[in-house]
Amino acid sequence: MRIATWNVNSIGARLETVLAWFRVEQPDVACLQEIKCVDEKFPAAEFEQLGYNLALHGQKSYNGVALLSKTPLEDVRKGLPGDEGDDHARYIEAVVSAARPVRVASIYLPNGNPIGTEKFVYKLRWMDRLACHAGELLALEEPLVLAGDYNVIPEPQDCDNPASWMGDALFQPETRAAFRRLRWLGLTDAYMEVDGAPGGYTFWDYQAGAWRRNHGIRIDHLLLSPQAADRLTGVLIHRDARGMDKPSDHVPVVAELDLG
DNA sequence: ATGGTAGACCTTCTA
Repeated sequence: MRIATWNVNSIGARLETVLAWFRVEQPDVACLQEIKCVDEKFPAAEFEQLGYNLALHGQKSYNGVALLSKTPLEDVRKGLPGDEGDDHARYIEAVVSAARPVRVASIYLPNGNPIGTEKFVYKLRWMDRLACHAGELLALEEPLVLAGDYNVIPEPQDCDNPASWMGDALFQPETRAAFRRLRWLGLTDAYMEVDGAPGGYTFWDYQAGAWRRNHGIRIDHLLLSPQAADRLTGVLIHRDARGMDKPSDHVPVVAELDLG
């Protein structure tokens, strides 16, 4: 089973780009972030025609996450528990039907910039809530994949120039510590497990020729429960997607699980 | 060079 995560930066603006990639890659499951539309505006028919079932948690203008699967999606949860007042659409979770079912979440973790503001506080609180919920899911001792745009640069080798990210919410010590705490719960960063050697990026800013200069960062991650990590056979960052026509600033990351 | 781009959208916010 191939599971993809991709921050598409507006499904409305990105439809042809995303469809072109889907027609070639045909992932079994896809976690999309920043669809930037309400559920009714999501181009469902186009993906259903490619054989996908959909679960959507959309929002007008900002955020919005989606799950696409070639097999039915069950036990859908929209929104991250722990704060009834949080109205950002940043989390959707469902169980993907299969001989060995897999619980998959599409995550759009808050950016948190600028630091020193309520936005950074919200990011750290959101990471605490995610750790709390992940702990509950891990207790089920099932295959689990928490995939998405974490807006976290885990280590210095996950960016081109660490010094330039020192003041950024994505690379703050508190941010990196919160991401480490997630892993200490028992979650495995799929990319680090398979590729070993760091250096792959998943995001290049539209500005300042970041793509041309390869000024990238690795912030899109798939975190796996032990029951999923045991079955991990490969991970690929689809770097070429950044060079497509009308690209997102993020590229897809695809993990393959052998669930036979 | 205090820059530069992209998306949603009502003029500025988010990233």
